[in-house]
Amino acid sequence: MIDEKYPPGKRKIIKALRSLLKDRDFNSVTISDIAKTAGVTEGLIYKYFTNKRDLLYKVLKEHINQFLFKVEKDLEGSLSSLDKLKAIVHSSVYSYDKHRVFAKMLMIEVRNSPDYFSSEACDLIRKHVKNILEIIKEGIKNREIKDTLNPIAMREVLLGAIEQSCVSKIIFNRKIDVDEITDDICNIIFNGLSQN
Amino acid sequence: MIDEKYPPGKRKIIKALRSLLKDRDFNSVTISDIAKTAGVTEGLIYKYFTNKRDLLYKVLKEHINQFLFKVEKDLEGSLSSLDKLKAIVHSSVYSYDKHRVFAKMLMIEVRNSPDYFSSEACDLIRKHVKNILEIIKEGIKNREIKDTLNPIAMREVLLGAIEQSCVSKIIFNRKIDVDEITDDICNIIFNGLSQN
Amino acid sequence: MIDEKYPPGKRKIIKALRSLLKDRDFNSVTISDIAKTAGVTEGLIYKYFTNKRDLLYKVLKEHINQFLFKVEKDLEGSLSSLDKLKAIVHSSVYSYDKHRVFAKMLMIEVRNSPDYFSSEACDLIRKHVKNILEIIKEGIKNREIKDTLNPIAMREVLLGAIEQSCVSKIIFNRKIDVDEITDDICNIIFNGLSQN
Amino acid sequence: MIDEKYPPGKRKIIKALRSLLKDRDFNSVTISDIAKTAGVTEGLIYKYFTNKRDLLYKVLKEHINQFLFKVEKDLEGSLSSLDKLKAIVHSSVYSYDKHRVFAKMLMIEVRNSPDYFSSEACDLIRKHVKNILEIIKEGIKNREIKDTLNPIAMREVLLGAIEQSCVSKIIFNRKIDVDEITDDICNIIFNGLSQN
DNA sequence: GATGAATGAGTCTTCATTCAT
DNA sequence: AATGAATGAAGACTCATTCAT
Repeated sequence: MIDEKYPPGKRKIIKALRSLLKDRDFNSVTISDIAKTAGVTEGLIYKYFTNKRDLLYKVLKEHINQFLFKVEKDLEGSLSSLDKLKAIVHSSVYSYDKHRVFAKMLMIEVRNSPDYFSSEACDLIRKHVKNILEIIKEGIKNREIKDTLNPIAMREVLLGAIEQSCVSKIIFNRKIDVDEITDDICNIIFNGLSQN
Repeated sequence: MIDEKYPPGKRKIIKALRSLLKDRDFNSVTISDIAKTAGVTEGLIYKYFTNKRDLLYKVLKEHINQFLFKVEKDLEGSLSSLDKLKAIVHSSVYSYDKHRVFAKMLMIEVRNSPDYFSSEACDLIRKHVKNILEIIKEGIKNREIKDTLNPIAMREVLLGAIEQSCVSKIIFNRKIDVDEITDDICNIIFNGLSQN
Repeated sequence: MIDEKYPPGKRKIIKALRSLLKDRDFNSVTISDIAKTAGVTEGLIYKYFTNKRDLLYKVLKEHINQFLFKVEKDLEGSLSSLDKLKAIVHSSVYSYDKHRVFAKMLMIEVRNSPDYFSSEACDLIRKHVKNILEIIKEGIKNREIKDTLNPIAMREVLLGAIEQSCVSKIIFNRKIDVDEITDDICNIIFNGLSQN
Repeated sequence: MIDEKYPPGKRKIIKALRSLLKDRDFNSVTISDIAKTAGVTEGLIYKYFTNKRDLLYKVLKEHINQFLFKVEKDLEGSLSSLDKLKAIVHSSVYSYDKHRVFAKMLMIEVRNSPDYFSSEACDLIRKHVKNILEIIKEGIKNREIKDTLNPIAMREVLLGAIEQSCVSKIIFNRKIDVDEITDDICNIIFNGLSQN
């Protein structure tokens, strides 16, 4: 999971941050905590990362990379556009559930700090989000998706639904039923909640 | 807007915090900043508020109260359930747009801190959210809304859509077209995006 | 000596820094040292001074002010220009000897840091130096001083002589014979060392 | 300029420090900076130099050696004592101007640190300064220079004048007119500034 | 001759908060 | 109702230096 060519110290640091974020939010984790947990000196952290946030974003980036890799694989095969969207919802919810540490980071930690938006982690997310838009547009071409709706708005609704369905479960450490949530979200958004 | 029976010092403090939050996030605003902006001493802040977060939540609560009051009014009259939901979407987006400081607080600041969830501000939000659920259930009874879908999931999709449609505009200070966003969200969620 | 309207904490801090600089150079003195010596907390230092160097320059400025005040008094009365210059040499050497802490600051600590040159302390020194130039020009008008020499160069020689005559004594804590040094400097610079 | 029998790494380190000191003071230059600029690892610096200051003094010593070698050559030939002094002034000012990095070191960096005074670089300077005193004494014997003045004081005035005439130009990177400064200094010190 | 991983001690600075007046 | 002096504890970051390979 952690790049194997990294020197042991660097690996330990990354692992330590991940582990600490399981129970605490990033701000409350100190460099000293990370160093102690990793079993290295504080100085070493600054050898490998330019500052505390840089460490966060690097860790985040690695995770997102793996997530996107998985999404890509899930989208292989000749799925319909709606199936693709559903696959993305499923992957996202699954990933939020399985990697709650990262879910917390992405949904909570990161929004606060302007520098996130110029990080590589954010770049990856943007790419992902752009990709979703492409799938929607493709679906419109296919006539799977209505051409009377704003594609960007559709994407926002989808992403918002995913996040909102998970966020409180993440915050309060409650169970997430991935399949159920996926079905619910897609049923609602694909078919609408209006009785006719 | 600020309770008029408050002593001048208290009023100045509340006004100062609001003003500071326009450009900066809560954590980066210091008590000293607030005092300076308000033109009072730091000590006075602790006369009126038990601590920094308390000040934030009190300010927040006042705002939410006003928001809920407005929503309540918008829901008066015999609207259909879907119209009520649409009214809520509209009020929410309108409020996020008009009171960006508070939008930022609710969407960004607040999630970080566990003590928010036991604040009066949060209680109000919970009441609001519960209310939305009631409207959905009522719509199901009415046969306006499908009874095959999970009402809670519907609410999450709705709330997520609202938030996601506004959050980046709030963060990057971009224009929000309230009517357009409201229509887009409701069209999508009420009728679904599937061409079917 | 320290402004009496200052709050006790501020006074203690200033006194502490002065005392510490007797034996150690500014860089080796830590904020923690100053706080301990002053019997206050480190935080208080930052209430009164924006940073460590600011404290240094403020302390320095106060001293220079007093020095200039004394020089001004020494120059009162209708002295010849050369007598005025000699008075300045004497005052300077006397001050370096008596206030070795400040001598060290001015001759050693301060040159290193660019921000000194935009400090009020430096402004005062500049005023003083400008004043010396005026005296020289006045002497030229009087026919006390040759008009064939560059006034600025004369000032540099004078100032350099003073400093060079004291610096090693300050660094190595050796005795300074104020009158002898004053006489030597003035004899040499006023009359030249050339046997005609 | 750098000893050619040095291994390439050592040469690169020395060159790097010299280059870095052009714009920054020694304290602000880190070992890491030097290593990066030199294109070597930090460890290598400690192969060749026992510590950071040792590196500085070694670099300095080399330079002083070259300076003294040049001075020695300038003093060859049967000059009068005053001519010799003037030659030294000229060489010094010329050297300060041409090698501003070293000028900065000698006038600014070095005074701060007690260990300089036990360095070989300092030994060389002392030898030079002693030599100036010899020339003055010789001049007194010759009847070129007054025997009523303190020879050490004369030396201090001379050295102080040189330094003071250059220091601000070095700090603020301003032009130095070597010949003019030399003439000014010598005119003033040799003949005095007093009219009559 | 040179690398690169790691150390460890230190330092400035920040800030919410208290309390006597 | 408000001031202003002072606290105290924590936290990010820096950097010269070492050493096995």
